[in-house]
Amino acid sequence: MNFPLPPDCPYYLISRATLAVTSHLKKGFINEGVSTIKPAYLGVLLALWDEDGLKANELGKRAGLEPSTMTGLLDRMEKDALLKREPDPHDRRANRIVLTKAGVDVEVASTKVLSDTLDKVFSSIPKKDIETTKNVLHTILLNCGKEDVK
Amino acid sequence: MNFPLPPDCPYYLISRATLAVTSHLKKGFINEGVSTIKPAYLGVLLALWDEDGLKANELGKRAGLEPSTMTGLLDRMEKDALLKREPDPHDRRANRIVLTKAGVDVEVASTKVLSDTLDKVFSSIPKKDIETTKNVLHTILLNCGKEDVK
DNA sequence: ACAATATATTACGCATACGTATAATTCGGA
DNA sequence: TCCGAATTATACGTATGCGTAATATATTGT
Repeated sequence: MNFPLPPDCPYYLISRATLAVTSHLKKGFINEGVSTIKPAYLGVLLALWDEDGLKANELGKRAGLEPSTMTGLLDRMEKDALLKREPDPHDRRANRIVLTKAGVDVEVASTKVLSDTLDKVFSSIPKKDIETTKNVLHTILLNCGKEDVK
Repeated sequence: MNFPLPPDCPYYLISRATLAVTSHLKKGFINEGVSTIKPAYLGVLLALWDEDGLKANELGKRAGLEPSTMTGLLDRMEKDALLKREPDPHDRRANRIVLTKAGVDVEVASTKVLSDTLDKVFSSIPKKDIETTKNVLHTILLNCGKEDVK
């Protein structure tokens, strides 16, 4: 196969697209007055809004992040008063990650920014093409050994 | 529109896919004995192999990076002895970025790693679907205001 | 009960990229 | 020619993520 250089190389394109959407999202949070929320927080917040009190470990799996990445991420989110680490009563190695009131309260605004941003970013793209793209991305992840075979 | 959560959200998928390919590429360089080459170096190297002596500025455009990003990237590449900054004789603000012998010599091995990696990562994906994906990504970039309208 | 393993986190250093602010020049128009 | 605007780079601080190594606990097989 022949993979064209930067402007048309699929690897270049997914890299740029990722950064572009992330940057757009970040501006969205700032513009909507929830500037404490950073794009990277979303994976954790979405998981905790769904089920509070998960372990760092489990959060990492849901957000697709390595355990070592979780430490710093949770540090920042804790510093931003969105969550707290509480000792797990049944496992002294682990913490339960619990949302603070601020972490709970920010859900509505944050999810609005997220969905508005994605709506805009993916607008004018046929649903069928988005499905194709998702399949392609799943395959890429599989080919990189980064996705569980279902 | 409704954008499903992490495992099936297109934004989550492009982020993960980008990281996965980058990580795969990095391992490729290490396994092939060109461990000085980092994935981020490729945009710069591809441009310089094509046309040596470009300005940091121009390199940034070709690689899709901000000028402020170029400084650190070129610092690292210079430290790794892949290139040198030489003063531009016609513009005292600018440098010309020139490959060292090492920077030239590493072309064959690096491009092999790149194409082998991309071949593998994109294998088993219909060409037509890759085209669709590329179009989707171009549109995303357009929607983020990050791509020139041609 | 114990040693060997496995798990949950953290600590660190490295790699990438941005945005903002600055310094040094160059350039274009009055 | 001279001044304000544009251009070229850099310096910094911030945000993300990874991999490796270390620490503290749990679990398991014998």
